[in-house]
Order: sequence, then C-alpha cells, then structure tokens
Amino acid sequence: MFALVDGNNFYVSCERVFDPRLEGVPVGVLSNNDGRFVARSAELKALGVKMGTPAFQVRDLIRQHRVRVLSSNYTLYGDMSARVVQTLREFAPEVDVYSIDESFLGLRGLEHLGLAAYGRGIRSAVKDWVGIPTCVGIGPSKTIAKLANRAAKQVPEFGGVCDLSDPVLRDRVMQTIPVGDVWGVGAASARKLEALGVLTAADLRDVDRRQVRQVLTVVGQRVVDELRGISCLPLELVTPQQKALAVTRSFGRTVDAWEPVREAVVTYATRAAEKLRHAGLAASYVQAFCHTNPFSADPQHHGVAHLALLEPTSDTFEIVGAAVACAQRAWRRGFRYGKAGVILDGLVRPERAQRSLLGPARDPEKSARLMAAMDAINGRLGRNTVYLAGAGRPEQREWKTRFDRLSPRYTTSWDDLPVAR
DNA sequence: TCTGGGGTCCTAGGACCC
DNA sequence: TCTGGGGTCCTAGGACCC
Repeated sequence: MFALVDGNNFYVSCERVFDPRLEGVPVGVLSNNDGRFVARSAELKALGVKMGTPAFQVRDLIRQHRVRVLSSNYTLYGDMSARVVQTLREFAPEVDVYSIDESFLGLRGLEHLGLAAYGRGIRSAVKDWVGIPTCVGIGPSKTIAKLANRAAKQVPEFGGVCDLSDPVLRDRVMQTIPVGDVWGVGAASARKLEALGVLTAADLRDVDRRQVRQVLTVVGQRVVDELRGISCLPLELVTPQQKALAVTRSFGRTVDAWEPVREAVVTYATRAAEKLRHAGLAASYVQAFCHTNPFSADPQHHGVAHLALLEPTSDTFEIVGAAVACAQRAWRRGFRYGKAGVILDGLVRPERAQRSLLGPARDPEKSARLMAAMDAINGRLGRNTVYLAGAGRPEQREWKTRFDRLSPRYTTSWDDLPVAR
C-alpha cells in the first residue's frame, strides 16, 4: 500500500504560515517573471482563476476582489518542503519525495494501525508542526494513491483523507474521475482515449492492454496496470543520479542586441555551474538557446547550439566559455529575444568521468581551489559578490527577470526573520 | 505592456558495425 | 532488371509531471 501526502495550494500555504492576514482571502502566487498563476488559494479558485492563467489577463478581477498576489519565493517553499518531509519521516520508514509538495509513503507493515486513521495522524502532525495543510490518498499503487488524493481534496466528506484500498469504493471514485485527470495521461493521450470512448479512470482501467499499448505505448500500458492495482512504479527511496540540469529564464523585457543576451547566458551558465558543484557532479555537454517571445507579433526565432566538453567539468570558466560559444551561434541579428537558457547534460560523478587523451582544458587542482574559493565567498557574502565580468553589473542588467511582489525569506535569511511583538 | 522553470522517460530514425 | 540481415548506439523531439 502507498500513501500520497500532498500540500494543499502549497505555495499559498507557505506564505500563510508567516502572514496570517492572508487567511480567508483570495491569494495567488505567480510564476517566474510574475507571469502566470502557479498557486491559488481556495478563494481564488472560487473566483474562476485557473492554474496557469497569465496575471495580466485577470487584472480587473484582481483589483475588484483585492486578490493578494505574490511572486514565487522558492527559497521559502524549498525550506518549508524540507520541514514537511522531515515530519513525514517520523511516521513512515519509507518516504519517496516526488516533488516540492508531494511525497509517497510505503505503508507495508502498517496496515494494523488502520490506514485512514494513520493518514489523519500524519495530516494533523504536518499541520501542527509545520503549519501546512495537506491531503492524504491511499491505494495499492502510486497511481491509485494519486486518485485517492485527488478525491480527498475534492470531496469534503472525506475530511482530507481518502483510503481506496477497498475495491468497491475505489470503483465508485474511478467512475467519477475524467480520464485526463489520471496521473500519466496528459492532454495528447486524453484526446486519443476520448476518441476511443474511454472517458473515465474506470474506463481506462478496463481497456484492453494491447490496444492501449498501440495507442499510448508502454507508458499507457503501465498506467492501466497501475489502475488495476498492479504496482509498476516502485518507491524511489534513494534519489537516482541527476542526468541534466538547466537554468533558463524569461527576460524582464525583450532585447535585440547581442550584449544583453551574452550577459544573461554568462549569468545562467555561472548559476548552472554552481548548482553542478553543489550536487558534486560534472557536465559532459553544454547547450545554450535564445528564443523570441512567442506571444508577440515580432518575427520569431528559436536559436540553439551545443558543444561537447573535452572532459566532464564543473569549472565555471569552462562552462561559461562553452555556453557563450553556443549562444553566439544561436543568436541572430534582427530579432528581439525574450528568453535564454543554459542546459548541462551528461552529468557524471567527476571520479567516474571518461578522461580525454588530449588532457583536461584547465589544471584540475587549480580549478577546484578557485571554484571552492568563489563558492565560499558568494556563500558567505551573497550571490553576486564575485562574478564574471561578462555577466555585466547586476544593477545594470536590463534583461533581469521580474519579481515585484516577493515575500520575505522568513526561514532562511537573518535579515528577513519575522518579528514577534 | 504583460504569458514560468526544471526535470524524466520513450520512440523513431540515422549512423554505424560485421 | 536485379543489391541482406541483424544488431547497437546516439540524438531530437514529443509527452508528461509538478
């Protein structure tokens, strides 16, 4: 048996823990660049604001209903997420952290406690200890636990915990869930299934396995098995080694010159190299892209280029050099670019990296010492204390992403510590 | 004026081998 | 006129997730 514990309106709930004035009123959290709504309180959902709605499209509604709108405060959400996980580990020996606001728990050997009661215990502990409201779904496969969680969120009678280990209740719930809401069935698959008359989760469970394999490949077949209660997706108790890493961002406004694009790519590549070292990994390939704004009427261009590094590395200078070389090939005169990104691929543990006959591009000893010094300085004194000149001066970066309504980093910065009176 | 970011997995098709 | 069969490896692109 699996349980899925999922934070309700997670980002909004994090904000509410530290600002109780946000309780009971419509609250929304925006994506990067203050673009779209990525989290909505129940009150905001009730006003009809959908997930992913661009903020500017509902400006009047926001003003009319005094919606509290916030930029994403990822530092805060990441820290709150870690606290939730820590609490869950007190309750279950097996915790599979699936996303920032969701964890699967293995319930083997805990059945004698009564699974629904167990779920209610977890729920109230997370609320009491961390301050985050959650819902708990229970089922014999991850996919069914997901369905149960959805039911727990949508049907008030469940009181936030839905146990679908009973096949009769499970069938009843499955008949009410549209096929597109099943985990693993996206828009494209939903369209194909609906054309075949498969409309609900129950329909999908009962569909012929070979037929679904033809239409949706093995991925769809796995979903069907999971819906039948055959667990195909095991708990991932150790995080598998990361394979790729990206830093991509929309600009605060579009730019047509090369220099700002280069500055952005240097900045993103620098950040990517930091993340890489933090994970203790080295990258084999570097990729950079720049895109025009797809929503504008301007001429469109999506430029991309990649480069294989001589040897896997986590050296900022090497990665920045490769990223700029890529960006130079991707960028074209005469376009207004709105977004750029750097992607590192082929991540390996440095000690297992394939070496080159031509030797490393930089002295590994010196590089390691220099990178450690840079990381230490920026770690202690702030992110932009030392940076590459090619990134431009932070206060003069015209392309900088917008975060106009950022809340304080209540839990991770001394300067932002809440004051109690 | 204004529209997110960071990941994984699967498949098809090309390049290559004997 | 007529040109094989059986593999592996890699990558781009699509689909999906939160």
